[in-house]
Amino acid sequence: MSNKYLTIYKELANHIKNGKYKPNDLLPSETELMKAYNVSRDTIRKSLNILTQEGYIQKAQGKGSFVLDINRFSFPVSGVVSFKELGKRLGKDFDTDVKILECIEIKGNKYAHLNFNKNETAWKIYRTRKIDNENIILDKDFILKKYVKDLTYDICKNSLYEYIENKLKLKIAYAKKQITVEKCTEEDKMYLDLKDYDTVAVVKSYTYLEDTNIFQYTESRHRPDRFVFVDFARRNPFFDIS
Amino acid sequence: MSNKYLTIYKELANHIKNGKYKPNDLLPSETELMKAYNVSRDTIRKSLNILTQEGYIQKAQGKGSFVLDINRFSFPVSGVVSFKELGKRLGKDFDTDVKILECIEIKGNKYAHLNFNKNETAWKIYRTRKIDNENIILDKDFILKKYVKDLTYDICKNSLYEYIENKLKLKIAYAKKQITVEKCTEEDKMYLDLKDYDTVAVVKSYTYLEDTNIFQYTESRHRPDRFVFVDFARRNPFFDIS
DNA sequence: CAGTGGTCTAGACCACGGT
DNA sequence: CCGTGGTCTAGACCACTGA
Repeated sequence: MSNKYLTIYKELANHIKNGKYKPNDLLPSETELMKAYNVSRDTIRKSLNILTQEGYIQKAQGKGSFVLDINRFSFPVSGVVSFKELGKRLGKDFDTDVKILECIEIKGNKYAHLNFNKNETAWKIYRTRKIDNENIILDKDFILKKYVKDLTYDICKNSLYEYIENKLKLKIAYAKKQITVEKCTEEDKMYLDLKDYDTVAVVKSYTYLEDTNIFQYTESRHRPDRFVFVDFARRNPFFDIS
Repeated sequence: MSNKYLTIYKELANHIKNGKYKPNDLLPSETELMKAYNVSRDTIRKSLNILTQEGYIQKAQGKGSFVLDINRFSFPVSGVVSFKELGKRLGKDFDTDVKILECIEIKGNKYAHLNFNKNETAWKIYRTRKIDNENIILDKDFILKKYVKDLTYDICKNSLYEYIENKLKLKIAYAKKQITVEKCTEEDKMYLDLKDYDTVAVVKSYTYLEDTNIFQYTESRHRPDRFVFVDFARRNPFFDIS
């Protein structure tokens, strides 16, 4: 990636992460950054917009760009993030076990909740995630076979997302997610160390490619006491219409 | 608001909501929109960027901007949203009861989790939310008194956010949220109709003003079976740094 | 008042898709 | 090839802040 604004964004973000710019510091002004990087103001503003959106800074007209305290509590595990990335960010070690890896045919109503079209073939993948020697997450993935021809235990055990994005070069654009709490099922009891919990936290997520076609359905079932979902959100009252 | 790009964004968003542009339709090209609205391309691109970010469209280089199916399941209740807005969007009627409205002093460790500074005074507000005649949500709000001098039962019963933003003109910038599942407390049992559930879904949210000062802490405790959190997220691998 | 960010413009060149 | 969106530039004017 040789984008100027992404390069600048990354550099500034790293400076904030590394403490070169500390919380409540002012970033150099847009004019100063223009000169420092020898680019136009618009390019700087693009970089700053991403920093704003990602929760690194807060701008104030007439004042400047303030650095926010990004570590108040463990930061954005938000967005579409793979399990491996998530583990890396939390600095914890997870162990993945592949329990099921098979192909299914989408017909009848059994798989209606996947939002896939009928008569498609899909991979069905069940994986458990172990922390501190307890199975606390059950991930049920369904991926359309037409996008991912080959799949192995090894790929599933490591990072599916890395394989899909780096090897297959598929471009994931967006995801719709839904978080609920459900009574645990026989499956949950079979695969997870649930202690005495009778509910699980469930994250259902529909993943779409850049061509707007659905590509994957994931259901991530967590033992309640180890479940955390963190989010950074900006308020844009003007985006709410009527 | 007389911003051109916001006006255009809202108009396009409404067209999509009202079905003038349907899922999988192509929006007019940027050049066409420029002419139609008699503005520069940058202005159009700002509008389209918001549409993209909010999940209305998906752009494709060389092709155009495709309209996404925004109603696949009830849409973004994401971001910083007040309970009243939320009810409006879900098209349900909620009843709010104000249970506690008092001032507290922040000292010692009792309120450390609020992230407020010591020796501040804050409003403590407990409200329950009733749907279908059952109390299913307990909202515990803590708001710094220095920002909100006066508060009445009526304001709390209607919309706190509306009062704060429209009347007091306080500008809310962003929030950090955290979703967990917790064992229910005596308070939960006292205020909620929990049936036989022994856990609650908890949304903790720290709200900040444009001056980057914390302003409010909210803890929203939901009976598990009625809890849903919906999110639309774009994947930006390039934003994830090292 | 000077300096900051917020909006808007006009024009350039590139990368990509479909013909 | 042309039309699409993606990046970048240079310059203008405004609104807000703080001295």
